[in-house]
Amino acid sequence: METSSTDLIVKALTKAIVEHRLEPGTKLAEQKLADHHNVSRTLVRQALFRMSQNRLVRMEPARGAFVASPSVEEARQVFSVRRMLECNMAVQFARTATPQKIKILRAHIAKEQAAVSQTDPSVRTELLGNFHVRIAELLDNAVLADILQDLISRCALVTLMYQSTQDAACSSKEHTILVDAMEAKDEQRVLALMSEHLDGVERSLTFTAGDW
Amino acid sequence: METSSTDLIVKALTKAIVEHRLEPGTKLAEQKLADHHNVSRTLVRQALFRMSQNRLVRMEPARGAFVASPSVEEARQVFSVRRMLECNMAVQFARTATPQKIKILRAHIAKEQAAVSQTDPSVRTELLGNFHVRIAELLDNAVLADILQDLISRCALVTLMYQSTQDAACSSKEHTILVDAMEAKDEQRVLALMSEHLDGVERSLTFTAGDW
DNA sequence: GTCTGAAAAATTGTATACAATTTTGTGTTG
DNA sequence: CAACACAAAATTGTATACAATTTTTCAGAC
Repeated sequence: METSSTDLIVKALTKAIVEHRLEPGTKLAEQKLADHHNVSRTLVRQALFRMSQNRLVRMEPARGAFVASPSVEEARQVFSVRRMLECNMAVQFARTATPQKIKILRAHIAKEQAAVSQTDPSVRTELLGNFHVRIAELLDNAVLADILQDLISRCALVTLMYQSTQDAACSSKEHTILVDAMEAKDEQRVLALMSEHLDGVERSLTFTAGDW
Repeated sequence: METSSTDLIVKALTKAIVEHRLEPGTKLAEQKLADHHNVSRTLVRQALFRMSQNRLVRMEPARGAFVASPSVEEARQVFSVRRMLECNMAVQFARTATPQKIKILRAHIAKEQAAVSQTDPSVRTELLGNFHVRIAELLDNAVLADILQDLISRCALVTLMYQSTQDAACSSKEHTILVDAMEAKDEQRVLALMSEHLDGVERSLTFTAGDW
């Protein structure tokens, strides 16, 4: 996997945004970033353009780039799409999963559980999101995995703002139950669980969103 | 709606690719495009990077940009995702659609029918795709609409290569039947029809794909 | 004190220049 | 004549320069 200079900046910025070191609305001045990364503005601009496409960054003409601050309505839409994709995905996975693939998911959940107990919220959020992407990959659907990764990143800063440690633990437990149902190939239950799971994650957001 | 210089290039290139004036695999030399559009390479590069993100263009490090040539496997994945999204979307729409929204869809189909009889395949393909995006917009889900637009564009060049006029006419008729079922709020039938519809479009592709 | 407006500074948008890499063409050799 | 080597040309990657726009600053009026 080749990682260009631009990719490095994208990754660093994404990490900073998702870890909430850069708050929503923060101005992302090009020269400042360029100096910080020891590259020219050219590469920084490329990175910012890329990030504006998957909506982690918002660009205003002639005014520059800002860390995106997705509205509650946008978050709702994102979750709506995730529900559409992931409910189907989960059922498909339950239908076709081999024991080995189940094992891979369980291994992932083990990592989650370890991270949940620790306090670093960025690692936690990343792992919780990756669980969903992993399922798509195990379905051999890279297109789905890409889209899902985008959707999840896109709301990562929101979930990070609002998701407490308690919610995270709960979320990971739900992952376990879900995989149990998948292993049992209980499709109905898988569907219900995934739907509830996403409802839960979304509710934990919109509940506190009134503060905005 | 502000359209920057870069946007214009993206649009022009997208159109050219989707209309199949640029065949898959074609090298997209930066200076050539810059001269043609009377801008500097800077803007062309921005456009190419943007298009490589939604996979209409493939970029190889130090070797340049090429019109993407999606594999049959990739097309299959794209259709898989479309099915997940659109089956849900159609049912949701049927459940919530007002008579006015139904009317808008019917107006769109009327345009399709007019275009189908003409021979220009690019207009035809665009309209047939837009029907699906339109439904997402009428559901007030911009996120879904964006993703769908990407997915549809992404395979537009494939559908264009393989979709005959006959298929297009058939596709538009299926749109009509689908809206009928939506208006009747027959959710089960909507689900079945959308699923079949997408199956049909996909089958018309993979059927002839063996030629590759 | 603060409101206004113009000059100055800073920042973005675009073009160009230069470096690094790849592609092409040519001549040599077996 | 094919294969290789190497120089020349072309192309991409990055940095810098300049133009256009926005933001800031600050003097002056009220």
